[in-house]
Amino acid sequence: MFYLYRVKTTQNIKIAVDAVVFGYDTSNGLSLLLIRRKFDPYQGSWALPGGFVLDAESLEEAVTRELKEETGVHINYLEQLYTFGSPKRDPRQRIVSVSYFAIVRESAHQEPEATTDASDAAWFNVTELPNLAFDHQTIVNTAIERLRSKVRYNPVGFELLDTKFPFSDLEKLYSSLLDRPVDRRNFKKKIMSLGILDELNEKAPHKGAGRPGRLYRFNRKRYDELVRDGFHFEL
Amino acid sequence: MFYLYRVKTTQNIKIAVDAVVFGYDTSNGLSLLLIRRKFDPYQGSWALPGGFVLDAESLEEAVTRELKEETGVHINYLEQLYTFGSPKRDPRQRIVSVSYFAIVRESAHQEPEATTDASDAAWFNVTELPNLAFDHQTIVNTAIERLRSKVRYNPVGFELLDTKFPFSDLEKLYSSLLDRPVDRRNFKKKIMSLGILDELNEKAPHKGAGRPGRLYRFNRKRYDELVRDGFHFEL
DNA sequence: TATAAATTGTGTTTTTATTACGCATAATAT
DNA sequence: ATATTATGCGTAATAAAAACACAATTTATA
Repeated sequence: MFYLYRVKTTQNIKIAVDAVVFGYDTSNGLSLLLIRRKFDPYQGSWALPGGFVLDAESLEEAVTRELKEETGVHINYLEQLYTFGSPKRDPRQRIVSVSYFAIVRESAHQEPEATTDASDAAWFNVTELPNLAFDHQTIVNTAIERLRSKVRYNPVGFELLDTKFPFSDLEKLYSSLLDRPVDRRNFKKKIMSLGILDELNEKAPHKGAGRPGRLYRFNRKRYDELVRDGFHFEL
Repeated sequence: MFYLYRVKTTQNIKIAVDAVVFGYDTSNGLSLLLIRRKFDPYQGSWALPGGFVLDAESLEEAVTRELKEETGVHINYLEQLYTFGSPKRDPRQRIVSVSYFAIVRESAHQEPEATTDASDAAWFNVTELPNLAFDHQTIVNTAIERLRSKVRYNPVGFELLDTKFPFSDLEKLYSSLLDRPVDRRNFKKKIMSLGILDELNEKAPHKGAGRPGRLYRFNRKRYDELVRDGFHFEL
């Protein structure tokens, strides 16, 4: 391919992408998908999945490609998080990393495959993370903060749950992410008043004792319509 | 300098930074600092100030350096906005741009200097922007959206005003950014109840008719203390 | 198979926050 | 002087959030 003009810089910086992939289940809480590094530096350490951006692909394409190559998981949510570019964040050379925030739904929370690029990939509870390579702990902290603040005004929380869920699961999710007790009755009143959940004529499969709850589903179409008309919520 | 390990990629991507610099004054509203491009591509077009990142500087250092070189203005607020990386956003070659969001306070809203890097630099009202080079209009839109949503829960709005301001200026700022009428009395009650403004024993200099208002000042120290204790607000 | 334990479903009252609105005060403009 | 413009302060009506109690449905177990 030909370019009309030359870019006049002798810059020696590489650009990479990294993904903070969240999973969630009601009993174990929030978890994170990590890979074990096969090569130096930080060989054997756990790290975020990611890698270098190819010349012809977009940043989003780079993240999804790397995730597929390194972990094989299917993500259902992706957004850009922050770009980390301190000159010394990689010991090899200057690497600027565009980090992404991703979610794998509870039902799709299958075991990750180990592939050629990473010697191992596994889920870790966010409260029990191992030491991470590079500045990846900082990236993870930024992502957790983003998730915690974003669920308060955006339905991103529904991406963590199965498409059909009993109300108590939603309540536990918010109680855990907001890190405060949630009154079941007031919470349900508030959420239902938003008009973005469909009440299904199905009951949750029994798990242990107690009355099984009715199932609900997030109605994204309805949500998007409301947003177009200026709707927004705060929890 | 020596590196222990080689980075195995033949990536041909350059990394740049761009800044969306906001100014504001009560009579003219929100304005934006643009530069006129001296070289192709888009020679003569207006564009965001910015440029390539040097190997040894951080991204923030790159932005402030470029702003100084190209416009000479002194900014009092800077935060990362978003990273734009579509393969075709620059006709010369692949360039990933980390964009920043910056503010120049009303009092420091001096005329920008034209310098060597840019043939011209000027303030434009956000409602009367010229055609912009590259994907800079998209970046500007993202920044305006960020500003509009952020003033609702963050004191970033005070960065736009002079350090001492009459309450009516704050009211006009919010009314303009939130794009809705604001009841003077309720707005003042709400803001004062937050406890983050100091009421000064000074009156605003007279501008035209009407009773001059008392001056107020944002107390950042107090705000930071409150935030440490879990404080947050919504307007 | 009766009873305890666990969990969901629904409603009312109290408290707090928001919105709507009126009138006096202090300055400039004519 | 008097009209005009803008600030300062307060109260009533309305809406939202928080606090709180008991019935219904299921599994566990005595």
